[in-house]
Amino acid sequence: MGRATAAARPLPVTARGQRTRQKLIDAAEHVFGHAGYHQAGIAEVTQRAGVGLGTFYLYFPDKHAVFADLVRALNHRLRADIQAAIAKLDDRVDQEIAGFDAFFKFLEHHRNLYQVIRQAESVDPSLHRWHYETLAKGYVRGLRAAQGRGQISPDLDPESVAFALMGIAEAYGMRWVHWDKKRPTLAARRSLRLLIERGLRPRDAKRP
Amino acid sequence: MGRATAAARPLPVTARGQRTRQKLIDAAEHVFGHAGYHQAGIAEVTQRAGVGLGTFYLYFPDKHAVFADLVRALNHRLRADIQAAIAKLDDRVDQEIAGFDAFFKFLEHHRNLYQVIRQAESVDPSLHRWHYETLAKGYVRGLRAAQGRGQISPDLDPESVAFALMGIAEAYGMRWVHWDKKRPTLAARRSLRLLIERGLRPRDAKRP
DNA sequence: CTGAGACCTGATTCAGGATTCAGGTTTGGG
DNA sequence: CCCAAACCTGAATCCTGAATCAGGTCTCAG
Repeated sequence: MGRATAAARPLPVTARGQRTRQKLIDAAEHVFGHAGYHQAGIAEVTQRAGVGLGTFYLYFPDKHAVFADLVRALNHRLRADIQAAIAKLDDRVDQEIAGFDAFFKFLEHHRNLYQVIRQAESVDPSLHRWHYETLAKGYVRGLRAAQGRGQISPDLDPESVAFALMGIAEAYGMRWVHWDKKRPTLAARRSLRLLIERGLRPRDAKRP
Repeated sequence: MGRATAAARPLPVTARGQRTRQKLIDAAEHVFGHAGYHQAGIAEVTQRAGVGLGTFYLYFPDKHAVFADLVRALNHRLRADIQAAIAKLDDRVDQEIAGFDAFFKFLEHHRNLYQVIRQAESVDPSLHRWHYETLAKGYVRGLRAAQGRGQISPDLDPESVAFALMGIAEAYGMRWVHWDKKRPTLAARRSLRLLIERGLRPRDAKRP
């Protein structure tokens, strides 16, 4: 059971309307990211956006709608960042490392905001699941291709590896970025590389 | 910032009181586990416990108090289950595998309830952190000892490995137990073992 | 200039739910 | 049997905060 979707509001027609809508989204991003779904109030959002309380409901049918927009937006930005960080590399293990770094950097810049995605688990389970399935899909594609190129051990199931790596990323993110407010330490990054290198690379492979 | 702790209620003196308190905890466990913190209502808890609404406040200062009790109880049960599953084994990699299985079994039996711990992230961050630090501590101890016995590669940082493994466990739990409502598939478990075996075991080690 | 859209407003409504409290009821030691 | 302590009760209180709506204000095409 996903969630009953309220009727969407028509998009604003004029430039003014578009500006206002954007101000609301930006404000919502800040407020939700800072306080979390249940603690956040629409009043705070409109205040920060510098518009009247009622204005919110011209652009969004209800509180849940902005939340869903935020999750989708974050998902897109995150994937774009990772893609960009990976694009130039041609060894899959290097790509994994770079992908992790991009993820940590993303977390750092959206520290609070990322918690929004976590909250989706209770606010809107199907959205939460969509986020991870979406990430996993791209991951699996990349891993499968790398197996074809002999860069990843062929006896590993791509989906399993994808979820394992996502799990590691989240745990590292929690431990270092979220708790210590810094990128993972050198020791942590070194262990990560060893784990990935030894875990994924075929036994007989040499670095390209 | 943890959270202002409300004054604890004195523990019940008579057997009757103890029974009532327990009924409340059991009911809370069910209701919170099923609906999540914010959706859950005290009224529902007391109804399910078969006591009056006011009775709740004889035993808990507020809603948050039961929640915290639940998280702590789950944490203890989980660690006990894992310890029990691990105790007899003497190879650390075998222990890891067994630990994962124990975790998945726990998730299966406390499907909804485990989400309570996830919710702690927004309800009470310091409690959430305590849960993971507590798990990590035991983990690190075990890994360090195993390194001493030559069962785990000495160039890995124990804390990093601990968080990586916890991350994998959570991701697997989400993907298979939570989404598919079953233990991880054979393929998933096989990949997991390969990852761990190759990632953690020293290069030259042989199975004991 | 002007009027029809398009936009904006925020006091007010209203439902939900945590917490209180002014009395009961039960229990067990004496 | 008696009563003080220990428990129990649930209607009433009180607060919070999402969502509404009756009336403005702005803007630009004609």
